[in-house]
Amino acid sequence: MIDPAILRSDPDRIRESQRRRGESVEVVDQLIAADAAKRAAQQHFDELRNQQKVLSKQIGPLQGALKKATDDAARAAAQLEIDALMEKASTLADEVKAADADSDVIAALADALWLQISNLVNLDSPVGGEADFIVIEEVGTPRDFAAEGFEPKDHLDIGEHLDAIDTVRGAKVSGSRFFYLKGIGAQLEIALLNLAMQQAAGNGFIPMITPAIVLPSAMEGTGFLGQAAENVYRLEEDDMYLVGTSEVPLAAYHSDEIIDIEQLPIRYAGWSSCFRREAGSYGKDTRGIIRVHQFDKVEMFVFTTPDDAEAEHARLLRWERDFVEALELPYRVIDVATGDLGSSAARKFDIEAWIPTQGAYREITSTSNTTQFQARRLKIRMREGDKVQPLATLNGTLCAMPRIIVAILENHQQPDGSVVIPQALRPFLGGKTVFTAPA
RNA sequence: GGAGGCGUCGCCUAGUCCGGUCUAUGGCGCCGCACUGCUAAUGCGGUUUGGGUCUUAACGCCCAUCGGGGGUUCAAAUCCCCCCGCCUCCGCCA
Repeated sequence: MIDPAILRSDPDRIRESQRRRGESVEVVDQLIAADAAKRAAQQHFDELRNQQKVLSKQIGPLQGALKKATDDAARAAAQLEIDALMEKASTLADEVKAADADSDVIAALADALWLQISNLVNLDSPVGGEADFIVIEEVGTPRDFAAEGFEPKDHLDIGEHLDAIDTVRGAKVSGSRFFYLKGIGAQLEIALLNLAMQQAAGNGFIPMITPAIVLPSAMEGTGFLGQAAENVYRLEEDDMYLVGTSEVPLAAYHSDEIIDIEQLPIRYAGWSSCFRREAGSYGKDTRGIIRVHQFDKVEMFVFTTPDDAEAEHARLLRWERDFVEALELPYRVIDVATGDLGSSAARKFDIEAWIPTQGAYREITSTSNTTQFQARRLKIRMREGDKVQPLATLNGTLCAMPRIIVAILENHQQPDGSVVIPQALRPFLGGKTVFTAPA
Protein backbone atom coordinates (compact mmCIF):
# COMPACT_ATOMS: atom_id res chain seq x y z
CA MET A 1 0.00 0.00 0.00
CA ILE A 2 0.98 3.61 -0.42
CA ASP A 3 1.65 6.08 2.39
CA PRO A 4 -1.68 6.78 4.15
CA ALA A 5 -0.52 10.33 4.85
CA ILE A 6 -0.63 11.07 1.11
CA LEU A 7 -4.33 10.24 1.04
CA ARG A 8 -4.97 13.09 3.46
CA SER A 9 -2.39 15.60 2.29
CA ASP A 10 -2.38 15.11 -1.47
CA PRO A 11 -5.16 12.83 -2.76
CA ASP A 12 -4.80 14.30 -6.24
CA ARG A 13 -1.47 12.61 -6.53
CA ILE A 14 -3.20 9.27 -6.01
CA ARG A 15 -6.00 10.18 -8.42
CA GLU A 16 -3.46 11.07 -11.10
CA SER A 17 -1.62 7.80 -10.57
CA GLN A 18 -4.82 5.77 -10.84
CA ARG A 19 -5.77 7.72 -13.96
CA ARG A 20 -2.43 7.00 -15.62
CA ARG A 21 -2.82 3.33 -14.83
CA GLY A 22 -6.31 3.26 -16.24
CA GLU A 23 -7.61 2.19 -12.85
CA SER A 24 -10.51 3.45 -10.77
CA VAL A 25 -10.25 7.06 -9.63
CA GLU A 26 -13.45 7.05 -7.64
CA VAL A 27 -12.07 4.41 -5.31
CA VAL A 28 -9.85 7.20 -4.00
CA ASP A 29 -12.85 9.21 -2.90
CA GLN A 30 -14.45 6.14 -1.37
CA LEU A 31 -11.26 5.55 0.51
CA ILE A 32 -11.04 9.12 1.79
CA ALA A 33 -14.50 8.73 3.28
CA ALA A 34 -13.77 5.25 4.64
CA ASP A 35 -10.48 6.37 6.11
CA ALA A 36 -12.12 9.27 7.94
CA ALA A 37 -14.88 6.98 9.20
CA LYS A 38 -12.30 4.49 10.39
CA ARG A 39 -10.48 7.07 12.45
CA ALA A 40 -13.70 8.47 13.89
CA ALA A 41 -14.86 5.01 14.92
CA GLN A 42 -11.49 4.25 16.45
CA GLN A 43 -11.55 7.47 18.42
CA HIS A 44 -15.02 6.74 19.71
CA PHE A 45 -13.88 3.33 20.88
CA ASP A 46 -10.70 4.72 22.45
CA GLU A 47 -12.70 7.21 24.48
CA LEU A 48 -15.18 4.67 25.81
CA ARG A 49 -12.44 2.22 26.53
CA ASN A 50 -10.58 4.84 28.51
CA GLN A 51 -13.65 5.52 30.64
CA GLN A 52 -14.06 1.83 31.22
CA LYS A 53 -10.49 1.42 32.38
CA VAL A 54 -10.82 4.36 34.77
CA LEU A 55 -13.91 2.81 36.33
CA SER A 56 -12.32 -0.58 36.52
CA LYS A 57 -9.38 0.83 38.39
CA GLN A 58 -11.72 2.29 40.98
CA ILE A 59 -13.47 -1.01 41.52
CA GLY A 60 -10.31 -3.00 42.12
CA PRO A 61 -9.17 -1.26 45.33
CA LEU A 62 -12.73 -1.15 46.66
CA GLN A 63 -12.96 -4.90 46.33
CA GLY A 64 -9.77 -5.12 48.35
CA ALA A 65 -11.16 -2.78 51.01
CA LEU A 66 -14.34 -4.82 51.20
CA LYS A 67 -12.41 -7.97 51.98
CA LYS A 68 -10.41 -6.24 54.68
CA ALA A 69 -13.36 -4.44 56.28
CA THR A 70 -14.11 -5.78 59.73
CA ASP A 71 -17.33 -4.14 60.80
CA ASP A 72 -20.62 -4.55 59.04
CA ALA A 73 -21.22 -0.84 58.55
CA ALA A 74 -17.97 -0.34 56.65
CA ARG A 75 -18.64 -3.45 54.61
CA ALA A 76 -22.11 -2.27 53.68
CA ALA A 77 -20.80 1.15 52.70
CA ALA A 78 -18.10 -0.32 50.47
CA GLN A 79 -20.59 -2.72 48.94
CA LEU A 80 -22.92 0.17 48.15
CA GLU A 81 -20.15 2.06 46.43
CA ILE A 82 -19.13 -0.95 44.42
CA ASP A 83 -22.67 -1.65 43.31
CA ALA A 84 -23.06 1.90 42.04
CA LEU A 85 -19.83 1.72 40.04
CA MET A 86 -20.62 -1.75 38.76
CA GLU A 87 -23.88 -0.62 37.30
CA LYS A 88 -22.19 2.15 35.38
CA ALA A 89 -19.37 -0.14 34.35
CA SER A 90 -21.78 -2.75 33.13
CA THR A 91 -23.56 -0.44 30.69
CA LEU A 92 -20.22 0.99 29.66
CA ALA A 93 -18.95 -2.49 28.90
CA ASP A 94 -21.85 -2.99 26.50
CA GLU A 95 -21.08 0.29 24.82
CA VAL A 96 -17.41 -0.57 24.48
CA LYS A 97 -18.31 -3.90 22.93
CA ALA A 98 -20.63 -2.25 20.43
CA ALA A 99 -18.10 0.45 19.56
CA ASP A 100 -15.44 -2.19 19.07
CA ALA A 101 -17.63 -4.19 16.72
CA ASP A 102 -18.55 -1.05 14.76
CA SER A 103 -14.96 -0.02 14.52
CA ASP A 104 -13.95 -3.46 13.23
CA VAL A 105 -16.53 -3.37 10.46
CA ILE A 106 -15.63 0.15 9.39
CA ALA A 107 -11.92 -0.55 9.52
CA ALA A 108 -12.32 -3.68 7.41
CA LEU A 109 -14.08 -1.61 4.77
CA ALA A 110 -11.27 0.92 4.67
CA ASP A 111 -8.62 -1.79 4.62
CA ALA A 112 -10.31 -3.53 1.70
CA LEU A 113 -10.32 -0.27 -0.24
CA TRP A 114 -6.65 0.29 0.53
CA LEU A 115 -5.85 -3.01 -1.14
CA GLN A 116 -7.50 -1.75 -4.33
CA ILE A 117 -5.12 1.18 -4.67
CA SER A 118 -2.08 0.36 -6.77
CA ASN A 119 1.34 1.84 -6.16
CA LEU A 120 1.93 5.44 -7.20
CA VAL A 121 3.38 5.38 -10.68
CA ASN A 122 6.68 7.01 -11.38
CA LEU A 123 5.96 10.14 -13.37
CA ASP A 124 8.66 9.19 -15.86
CA SER A 125 6.84 6.00 -16.85
CA PRO A 126 5.23 6.33 -20.28
CA VAL A 127 1.48 6.69 -19.95
CA GLY A 128 -0.74 4.18 -21.70
CA GLY A 129 -1.47 0.50 -22.17
CA GLU A 130 0.55 -2.58 -23.03
CA ALA A 131 1.54 -1.26 -26.47
CA ASP A 132 2.61 2.17 -25.26
CA PHE A 133 6.04 1.22 -23.97
CA ILE A 134 9.09 3.20 -24.96
CA VAL A 135 12.11 1.47 -26.44
CA ILE A 136 15.12 2.66 -24.52
CA GLU A 137 17.83 0.87 -26.43
CA GLU A 138 18.43 -1.93 -28.90
CA VAL A 139 21.60 -3.94 -28.43
CA GLY A 140 23.17 -6.40 -30.83
CA THR A 141 22.16 -7.24 -34.36
CA PRO A 142 19.76 -10.05 -35.20
CA ARG A 143 21.41 -12.61 -37.45
CA ASP A 144 20.63 -12.46 -41.15
CA PHE A 145 19.70 -16.09 -41.76
CA ALA A 146 18.87 -15.40 -45.41
CA ALA A 147 22.41 -14.19 -45.95
CA GLU A 148 23.68 -17.31 -44.23
CA GLY A 149 21.60 -19.30 -46.63
CA PHE A 150 19.21 -21.19 -44.39
CA GLU A 151 15.81 -20.94 -42.84
CA PRO A 152 15.95 -20.76 -39.00
CA LYS A 153 14.04 -23.44 -37.14
CA ASP A 154 12.01 -22.57 -34.09
CA HIS A 155 13.14 -23.55 -30.62
CA LEU A 156 10.83 -26.55 -30.43
CA ASP A 157 12.10 -28.07 -33.66
CA ILE A 158 15.66 -27.54 -32.48
CA GLY A 159 14.88 -28.78 -28.98
CA GLU A 160 13.28 -31.94 -30.34
CA HIS A 161 16.11 -32.52 -32.78
CA LEU A 162 18.58 -32.30 -29.88
CA ASP A 163 16.24 -34.41 -27.71
CA ALA A 164 16.39 -31.54 -25.23
CA ILE A 165 12.73 -30.53 -24.97
CA ASP A 166 9.72 -32.84 -24.86
CA THR A 167 6.36 -31.08 -24.86
CA VAL A 168 4.43 -34.07 -26.18
CA ARG A 169 5.13 -36.14 -23.12
CA GLY A 170 4.77 -33.02 -20.97
CA ALA A 171 1.20 -32.78 -22.22
CA LYS A 172 0.62 -36.52 -21.80
CA VAL A 173 1.65 -36.42 -18.16
CA SER A 174 0.58 -32.96 -17.00
CA GLY A 175 -1.50 -31.39 -19.76
CA SER A 176 -0.85 -28.54 -22.13
CA ARG A 177 1.85 -25.99 -21.34
CA PHE A 178 3.97 -28.51 -19.46
CA PHE A 179 7.28 -29.83 -20.73
CA TYR A 180 10.29 -31.92 -19.94
CA LEU A 181 13.85 -30.69 -20.25
CA LYS A 182 15.89 -33.72 -21.15
CA GLY A 183 19.56 -34.49 -21.69
CA ILE A 184 21.14 -31.41 -23.24
CA GLY A 185 18.12 -29.35 -22.23
CA ALA A 186 18.45 -30.25 -18.57
CA GLN A 187 22.21 -29.70 -18.68
CA LEU A 188 21.66 -26.32 -20.29
CA GLU A 189 19.33 -25.22 -17.50
CA ILE A 190 21.79 -26.32 -14.84
CA ALA A 191 24.60 -24.47 -16.59
CA LEU A 192 22.46 -21.34 -16.82
CA LEU A 193 21.66 -21.64 -13.13
CA ASN A 194 25.34 -21.83 -12.30
CA LEU A 195 26.26 -18.89 -14.52
CA ALA A 196 23.44 -16.80 -13.09
CA MET A 197 24.33 -17.60 -9.50
CA GLN A 198 28.00 -16.94 -10.13
CA GLN A 199 27.23 -13.52 -11.57
CA ALA A 200 24.75 -12.71 -8.80
CA ALA A 201 27.15 -13.70 -6.06
CA GLY A 202 29.79 -11.54 -7.69
CA ASN A 203 27.43 -8.59 -7.47
CA GLY A 204 26.79 -9.07 -3.77
CA PHE A 205 23.67 -11.21 -3.92
CA ILE A 206 23.09 -13.93 -1.36
CA PRO A 207 21.96 -17.11 -3.08
CA MET A 208 18.62 -18.42 -1.84
CA ILE A 209 16.49 -21.44 -2.53
CA THR A 210 12.99 -20.55 -1.48
CA PRO A 211 9.66 -22.20 -0.72
CA ALA A 212 7.37 -22.30 -3.73
CA ILE A 213 4.19 -22.62 -1.66
CA VAL A 214 3.24 -19.69 0.56
CA LEU A 215 0.52 -18.43 2.88
CA PRO A 216 -2.09 -15.92 1.72
CA SER A 217 -0.36 -13.15 3.66
CA ALA A 218 2.78 -13.46 1.54
CA MET A 219 0.79 -13.49 -1.68
CA GLU A 220 -1.29 -10.51 -0.69
CA GLY A 221 1.68 -8.61 0.67
CA THR A 222 3.46 -8.77 -2.64
CA GLY A 223 0.38 -7.64 -4.54
CA PHE A 224 -0.44 -10.84 -6.40
CA LEU A 225 -3.97 -11.29 -5.11
CA GLY A 226 -5.37 -8.24 -6.87
CA GLN A 227 -5.86 -8.19 -10.63
CA ALA A 228 -3.22 -10.90 -10.97
CA ALA A 229 -5.11 -13.38 -8.77
CA GLU A 230 -6.55 -15.32 -11.70
CA ASN A 231 -3.05 -16.40 -12.68
CA VAL A 232 -2.20 -17.83 -9.30
CA TYR A 233 -2.62 -21.50 -8.37
CA ARG A 234 -4.37 -21.93 -5.05
CA LEU A 235 -4.31 -25.06 -2.91
CA GLU A 236 -7.91 -25.22 -1.76
CA GLU A 237 -7.41 -27.82 0.96
CA ASP A 238 -4.65 -25.88 2.68
CA ASP A 239 -5.48 -22.29 1.74
CA MET A 240 -2.02 -21.79 0.32
CA TYR A 241 -0.64 -20.61 -2.99
CA LEU A 242 1.93 -21.76 -5.51
CA VAL A 243 4.20 -18.83 -6.22
CA GLY A 244 4.48 -17.42 -9.72
CA THR A 245 7.90 -16.03 -8.87
CA SER A 246 10.34 -16.29 -5.98
CA GLU A 247 9.82 -12.55 -5.58
CA VAL A 248 7.01 -13.61 -3.23
CA PRO A 249 8.99 -15.69 -0.73
CA LEU A 250 11.98 -13.35 -1.02
CA ALA A 251 9.93 -10.24 -0.25
CA ALA A 252 8.08 -11.93 2.59
CA TYR A 253 11.35 -13.27 4.00
CA HIS A 254 11.83 -10.10 6.06
CA SER A 255 8.13 -9.42 6.73
CA ASP A 256 7.38 -8.01 10.18
CA GLU A 257 11.03 -7.11 10.63
CA ILE A 258 12.87 -3.88 11.28
CA ILE A 259 16.26 -3.76 9.59
CA ASP A 260 19.03 -1.41 10.61
CA ILE A 261 19.76 1.01 7.79
CA GLU A 262 23.46 0.10 8.04
CA GLN A 263 22.64 -3.36 6.71
CA LEU A 264 21.05 -2.06 3.52
CA PRO A 265 21.05 -2.84 0.71
CA ILE A 266 20.36 -6.54 1.18
CA ARG A 267 20.39 -8.48 -2.08
CA TYR A 268 19.10 -12.01 -2.64
CA ALA A 269 19.24 -14.19 -5.71
CA GLY A 270 16.39 -16.66 -5.35
CA TRP A 271 16.02 -19.92 -7.20
CA SER A 272 12.64 -21.57 -7.35
CA SER A 273 10.06 -23.17 -9.53
CA CYS A 274 7.35 -20.78 -10.67
CA PHE A 275 3.75 -21.66 -11.36
CA ARG A 276 1.33 -19.70 -13.51
CA ARG A 277 -2.18 -20.57 -14.55
CA GLU A 278 -1.91 -18.45 -17.72
CA ALA A 279 -5.62 -17.78 -17.55
CA GLY A 280 -6.78 -15.66 -20.44
CA SER A 281 -3.86 -16.60 -22.65
CA TYR A 282 -5.62 -19.41 -24.54
CA GLY A 283 -4.26 -19.66 -28.03
CA LYS A 284 -1.23 -17.48 -27.25
CA ASP A 285 2.19 -19.08 -27.59
CA THR A 286 0.73 -22.56 -27.63
CA ARG A 287 3.77 -23.99 -29.38
CA GLY A 288 6.94 -24.69 -27.49
CA ILE A 289 7.95 -23.44 -24.07
CA ILE A 290 7.55 -19.70 -24.28
CA ARG A 291 4.43 -19.73 -22.12
CA VAL A 292 4.22 -22.60 -19.65
CA HIS A 293 2.56 -23.42 -16.33
CA GLN A 294 5.75 -24.37 -14.51
CA PHE A 295 9.31 -23.21 -14.95
CA ASP A 296 12.41 -22.35 -12.96
CA LYS A 297 13.82 -18.91 -12.47
CA VAL A 298 16.64 -17.05 -10.75
CA GLU A 299 15.22 -13.82 -9.40
CA MET A 300 17.10 -10.87 -7.93
CA PHE A 301 15.45 -9.18 -5.00
CA VAL A 302 16.69 -6.14 -3.11
CA PHE A 303 15.81 -4.40 0.13
CA THR A 304 17.16 -0.86 0.20
CA THR A 305 16.39 2.69 1.30
CA PRO A 306 13.68 4.67 -0.51
CA ASP A 307 16.33 7.21 -1.51
CA ASP A 308 18.47 4.56 -3.16
CA ALA A 309 15.65 2.71 -4.91
CA GLU A 310 15.88 4.40 -8.29
CA ALA A 311 19.63 3.97 -8.46
CA GLU A 312 19.29 0.33 -7.47
CA HIS A 313 16.67 -0.13 -10.17
CA ALA A 314 19.22 1.05 -12.73
CA ARG A 315 21.76 -1.39 -11.29
CA LEU A 316 19.32 -4.29 -11.55
CA LEU A 317 18.69 -3.46 -15.19
CA ARG A 318 22.44 -3.30 -15.77
CA TRP A 319 22.94 -6.75 -14.22
CA GLU A 320 20.13 -8.18 -16.30
CA ARG A 321 21.75 -6.77 -19.42
CA ASP A 322 25.12 -8.17 -18.40
CA PHE A 323 23.60 -11.62 -18.22
CA VAL A 324 21.82 -11.40 -21.56
CA GLU A 325 24.96 -9.99 -23.16
CA ALA A 326 27.02 -12.83 -21.72
CA LEU A 327 24.70 -15.17 -23.62
CA GLU A 328 25.31 -13.18 -26.80
CA LEU A 329 21.65 -12.47 -27.44
CA PRO A 330 20.36 -9.47 -29.39
CA TYR A 331 17.87 -7.59 -27.25
CA ARG A 332 16.14 -4.35 -26.54
CA VAL A 333 15.15 -2.61 -23.32
CA ILE A 334 11.70 -1.13 -22.90
CA ASP A 335 10.21 1.26 -20.36
CA VAL A 336 6.87 -0.36 -19.56
CA ALA A 337 3.79 1.86 -19.77
CA THR A 338 1.69 2.77 -16.72
CA GLY A 339 -1.21 0.53 -17.70
CA ASP A 340 1.00 -2.55 -17.76
CA LEU A 341 2.94 -2.17 -14.52
CA GLY A 342 1.04 -4.48 -12.21
CA SER A 343 -0.23 -3.20 -8.89
CA SER A 344 3.09 -3.12 -7.05
CA ALA A 345 5.46 -1.43 -9.47
CA ALA A 346 6.06 2.29 -9.74
CA ARG A 347 8.28 1.69 -12.73
CA LYS A 348 9.25 -1.34 -14.76
CA PHE A 349 11.86 -2.12 -17.39
CA ASP A 350 11.68 -5.25 -19.51
CA ILE A 351 14.39 -6.83 -21.58
CA GLU A 352 13.13 -8.45 -24.75
CA ALA A 353 15.29 -10.85 -26.70
CA TRP A 354 15.16 -11.21 -30.43
CA ILE A 355 13.36 -14.40 -31.46
CA PRO A 356 14.30 -15.10 -35.11
CA THR A 357 11.37 -17.33 -36.05
CA GLN A 358 8.90 -14.81 -34.70
CA GLY A 359 10.72 -11.83 -36.19
CA ALA A 360 10.04 -10.07 -32.92
CA TYR A 361 11.44 -9.16 -29.55
CA ARG A 362 9.94 -11.20 -26.69
CA GLU A 363 10.12 -10.50 -22.95
CA ILE A 364 12.80 -12.42 -21.11
CA THR A 365 13.35 -10.29 -18.01
CA SER A 366 11.47 -7.69 -16.04
CA THR A 367 12.68 -5.45 -13.26
CA SER A 368 10.36 -3.43 -11.04
CA ASN A 369 10.86 -0.69 -8.52
CA THR A 370 8.06 -1.34 -6.04
CA THR A 371 9.22 1.53 -3.81
CA GLN A 372 7.64 1.17 -0.34
CA PHE A 373 4.47 -0.49 -1.62
CA GLN A 374 5.30 -4.09 -0.76
CA ALA A 375 7.27 -3.17 2.33
CA ARG A 376 4.33 -1.32 3.78
CA ARG A 377 2.01 -4.27 3.20
CA LEU A 378 4.53 -6.77 4.54
CA LYS A 379 5.59 -4.53 7.42
CA ILE A 380 9.24 -4.43 6.48
CA ARG A 381 10.82 -1.33 7.96
CA MET A 382 14.23 0.18 8.42
CA ARG A 383 15.64 1.88 11.48
CA GLU A 384 17.63 5.05 11.04
CA GLY A 385 18.59 6.46 14.41
CA ASP A 386 15.30 6.65 16.29
CA LYS A 387 13.23 6.78 13.11
CA VAL A 388 11.44 3.74 11.77
CA GLN A 389 9.89 3.74 8.30
CA PRO A 390 9.08 1.30 5.50
CA LEU A 391 12.05 0.52 3.28
CA ALA A 392 12.01 0.02 -0.50
CA THR A 393 11.98 -3.27 -2.38
CA LEU A 394 12.93 -4.05 -5.96
CA ASN A 395 12.98 -7.17 -8.06
CA GLY A 396 14.43 -8.24 -11.36
CA THR A 397 14.63 -11.41 -13.39
CA LEU A 398 18.11 -12.73 -13.78
CA CYS A 399 17.32 -15.93 -15.63
CA ALA A 400 13.87 -17.27 -16.49
CA MET A 401 14.88 -20.65 -17.86
CA PRO A 402 12.43 -21.48 -20.67
CA ARG A 403 12.63 -18.12 -22.39
CA ILE A 404 16.40 -17.95 -22.13
CA ILE A 405 16.61 -21.46 -23.54
CA VAL A 406 14.29 -20.46 -26.39
CA ALA A 407 16.47 -17.45 -27.17
CA ILE A 408 19.72 -19.42 -27.05
CA LEU A 409 18.47 -22.25 -29.23
CA GLU A 410 17.01 -19.97 -31.86
CA ASN A 411 19.74 -17.35 -32.00
CA HIS A 412 22.69 -19.71 -31.89
CA GLN A 413 21.39 -22.45 -34.18
CA GLN A 414 23.42 -23.75 -37.12
CA PRO A 415 22.30 -25.04 -40.52
CA ASP A 416 22.95 -28.64 -39.45
CA GLY A 417 20.60 -28.33 -36.47
CA SER A 418 23.35 -27.99 -33.88
CA VAL A 419 23.56 -25.03 -31.50
CA VAL A 420 26.71 -23.11 -30.66
CA ILE A 421 27.13 -22.63 -26.92
CA PRO A 422 27.84 -19.06 -25.78
CA GLN A 423 31.38 -18.68 -24.45
CA ALA A 424 30.23 -17.75 -20.95
CA LEU A 425 28.31 -21.01 -20.55
CA ARG A 426 31.06 -23.33 -21.69
CA PRO A 427 32.88 -23.57 -18.35
CA PHE A 428 29.65 -24.91 -16.87
CA LEU A 429 29.29 -27.52 -19.60
CA GLY A 430 32.65 -29.15 -19.32
CA GLY A 431 34.14 -26.91 -22.01
CA LYS A 432 31.73 -28.15 -24.68
CA THR A 433 31.33 -25.62 -27.52
CA VAL A 434 28.32 -26.92 -29.38
CA PHE A 435 25.16 -28.89 -28.73
CA THR A 436 24.61 -31.66 -31.25
CA ALA A 437 21.87 -34.25 -31.55
CA PRO A 438 22.61 -37.40 -29.54
CA ALA A 439 23.71 -40.34 -31.67
C1' G B 1 -0.27 -39.00 12.50
C1' G B 2 0.17 -39.94 18.38
C1' A B 3 1.93 -38.13 23.42
C1' G B 4 4.07 -34.28 26.25
C1' G B 5 6.33 -29.39 26.87
C1' C B 6 6.67 -24.39 25.29
C1' G B 7 5.49 -19.27 22.76
C1' U B 8 6.21 -12.34 27.29
C1' C B 9 8.03 -5.10 24.34
C1' G B 10 16.15 -6.60 19.98
C1' C B 11 18.15 -11.31 22.92
C1' C B 12 17.51 -14.02 27.60
C1' U B 13 14.03 -13.92 31.55
C1' A B 14 10.09 -13.02 36.05
C1' G B 15 4.89 -13.10 36.18
C1' U B 16 0.19 -17.36 34.51
C1' C B 17 -1.56 -22.21 39.62
C1' C B 18 -5.01 -18.10 43.01
C1' G B 19 -7.82 -12.07 37.39
C1' G B 20 -7.20 -5.80 39.81
C1' U B 21 -1.01 -3.69 43.55
C1' C B 22 1.43 -5.40 35.61
C1' U B 23 1.97 1.63 34.28
C1' A B 24 4.77 -6.34 32.30
C1' U B 25 10.28 -7.93 36.46
C1' G B 26 15.46 -8.51 36.13
C1' G B 27 19.89 -9.26 33.12
C1' C B 28 22.41 -8.48 28.35
C1' G B 29 22.76 -5.25 24.28
C1' C B 30 22.00 -0.32 22.56
C1' C B 31 21.45 5.31 23.20
C1' G B 32 22.26 9.79 26.26
C1' C B 33 24.51 12.17 30.46
C1' A B 34 28.08 12.31 34.59
C1' C B 35 32.90 10.88 36.31
C1' U B 36 37.74 10.00 33.82
C1' G B 37 44.37 12.32 30.51
C1' C B 38 42.26 8.22 26.76
C1' U B 39 40.00 3.45 26.95
C1' A B 40 37.86 0.41 30.43
C1' A B 41 35.04 0.34 34.79
C1' U B 42 31.22 2.77 37.58
C1' G B 43 26.76 5.78 38.45
C1' C B 44 22.16 8.01 36.68
C1' G B 45 18.47 8.20 32.92
C1' G B 46 16.33 6.18 28.47
C1' U B 47 15.19 1.99 25.17
C1' U B 48 8.38 -2.71 21.78
C1' U B 49 5.60 -1.50 17.74
C1' G B 50 1.21 0.58 15.55
C1' G B 51 -2.87 4.09 15.67
C1' G B 52 -5.04 8.65 17.48
C1' U B 53 -4.81 13.58 19.62
C1' C B 54 -2.38 18.33 20.63
C1' U B 55 1.52 21.32 18.42
C1' U B 56 5.24 25.16 13.64
C1' A B 57 7.90 21.33 16.08
C1' A B 58 9.19 18.94 20.50
C1' C B 59 7.02 17.33 24.97
C1' G B 60 2.62 15.39 26.71
C1' C B 61 -1.90 12.61 26.75
C1' C B 62 -5.24 8.48 24.99
C1' C B 63 -6.01 3.50 22.69
C1' A B 64 -4.17 -1.14 21.04
C1' U B 65 -0.14 -4.72 21.41
C1' C B 66 2.37 -10.73 26.20
C1' G B 67 2.11 -16.34 18.99
C1' G B 68 -3.15 -15.47 16.21
C1' G B 69 -8.51 -15.44 16.72
C1' G B 70 -12.91 -15.88 19.71
C1' G B 71 -15.26 -16.12 24.68
C1' U B 72 -16.16 -15.17 30.21
C1' U B 73 -15.79 -10.62 33.36
C1' C B 74 -16.77 -4.08 35.65
C1' A B 75 -11.62 -5.77 34.69
C1' A B 76 -7.51 -10.92 31.18
C1' A B 77 -0.24 -11.91 30.02
C1' U B 78 -3.23 -14.57 33.93
C1' C B 79 -9.57 -18.24 33.28
C1' C B 80 -12.23 -21.07 28.92
C1' C B 81 -12.45 -22.57 23.50
C1' C B 82 -10.29 -22.87 18.50
C1' C B 83 -6.03 -22.21 15.42
C1' C B 84 -0.69 -21.48 14.27
C1' G B 85 4.45 -22.14 15.28
C1' C B 86 8.70 -24.29 17.95
C1' C B 87 11.01 -28.28 21.03
C1' U B 88 11.26 -33.56 22.92
C1' C B 89 9.78 -38.62 22.30
C1' C B 90 7.10 -42.32 19.20
C1' G B 91 5.34 -43.74 14.26
C1' C B 92 6.13 -42.92 8.98
C1' C B 93 9.39 -41.19 5.24
C1' A B 94 12.70 -38.47 0.38
